[in-house]
Amino acid sequence: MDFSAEIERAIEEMERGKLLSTVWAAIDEILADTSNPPPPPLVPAELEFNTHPQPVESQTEGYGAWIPMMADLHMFEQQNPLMAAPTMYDGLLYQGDIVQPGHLSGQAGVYSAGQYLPYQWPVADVPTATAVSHPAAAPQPYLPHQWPVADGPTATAVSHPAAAPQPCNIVPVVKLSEGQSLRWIGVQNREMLYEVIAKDPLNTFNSRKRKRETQQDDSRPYVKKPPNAFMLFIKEQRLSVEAEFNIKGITSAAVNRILGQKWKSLTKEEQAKYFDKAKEEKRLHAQQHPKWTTRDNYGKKRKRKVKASAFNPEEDTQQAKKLCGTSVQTAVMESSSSLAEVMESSSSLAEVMESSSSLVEDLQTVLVPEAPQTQTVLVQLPHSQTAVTPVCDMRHLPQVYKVSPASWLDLPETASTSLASPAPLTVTQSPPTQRMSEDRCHPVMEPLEPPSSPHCTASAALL
DNA sequence: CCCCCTTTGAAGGTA
DNA sequence: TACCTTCAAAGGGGG
Repeated sequence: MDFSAEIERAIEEMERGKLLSTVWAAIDEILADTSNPPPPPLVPAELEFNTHPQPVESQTEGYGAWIPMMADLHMFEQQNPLMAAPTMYDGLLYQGDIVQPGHLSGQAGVYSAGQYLPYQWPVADVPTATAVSHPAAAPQPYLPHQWPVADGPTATAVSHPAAAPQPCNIVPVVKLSEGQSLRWIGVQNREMLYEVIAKDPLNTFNSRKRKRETQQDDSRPYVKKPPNAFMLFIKEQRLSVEAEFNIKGITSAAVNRILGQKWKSLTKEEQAKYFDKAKEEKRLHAQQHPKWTTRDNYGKKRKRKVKASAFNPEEDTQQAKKLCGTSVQTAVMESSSSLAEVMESSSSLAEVMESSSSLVEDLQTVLVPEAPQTQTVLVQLPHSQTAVTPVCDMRHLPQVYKVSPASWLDLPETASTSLASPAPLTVTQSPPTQRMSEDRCHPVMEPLEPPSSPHCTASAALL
């Protein structure tokens, strides 16, 4: 775009204030198309303003910057006669139709569109309060004037000492804090006046910038989240689990259920290896993508539907059949082996019943999702050489089966293959109290298919 | 073709 | 602060 032609035309046709607006609009447009804009020329480049605030070597790391604030107004006036005759108002001089300070202090960033340079100076890591400084009369040493800046989005910092124009080698500075920027607001007593603008989410310029960034987001390559410890564990263990269970076409979901159980069975020390690895991955990720946050990926992946947890016996049974060998079985196995221990160690029937009731409660917690009043849970017991005989039957407690302790030893082998036999017995159970994660394996209303392995001959069901 | 499933942990948002 | 939502991996299943 030929901005000089536009400016020339504007000079001829427009009034002074309009010219200024046009120039600002042009610069605005240029910057809007610049993904990484240059430091802000607070006046148009064509006007050859002597010493715009420019970034200089920062005294801090990163974005921090000391910004000189100086203008040789004589030169400014000579080269820009139209702009060199500002209006006097309330002790301040203003260019064009610039907003009054009273407005500024209340609403930073509400200037007429295009009049001000939409640029946010990247500054950071400055712990102290912002100070806007202006020089005393030359050639006296520069004495910074501390100007209080409000802790909010509307900070305005303007100083107006009655000082003569300063030679260029005396450079007052202002150090901006993170999120703050400078905005030229006019001229007073031959000094350029700047406003310090703090963070302002409603700032039109910020909004525009955010919009630009959003647009850029879409074109930027997708950066994935760094994996957490569990993800690293899954990645490492998946193949071995698939090999271990040796089930053709076992789903990743099923494998993940097993790995979830495995993960929880690891000791802190064993898990620590993966946490350390995840920490390192995260560090490298932050190094490679310093500006990336998890938020960047939000909505990029289809939102997962939260499945209703309505109790559906048929569907649940099918689901349970599919999941045989995963969490149902894992939970049952754990419960079964615990029950075996109880039976082995208990000296009386009462003791067995008491211990087993808590076991079943635990099992319910694992298997039963959100709380229908009655649920059926299939309990698969491992193979027993001896006959299975119910030894008690009472309300609110599970059926307890007497099983030869020796028969509990072959648990690992039956883990992926044992299935229940028909004709389960039932007792009443209180609904579980613990909320389940979504779509956990539902309870089973009917016996599973006949055993595919001779290992399993015993089953019990709890209602 | 693309989402779902399934797990745990991390991060960001909301009340 | 507690709770909720989303996304990391994986690959078969299904619409």
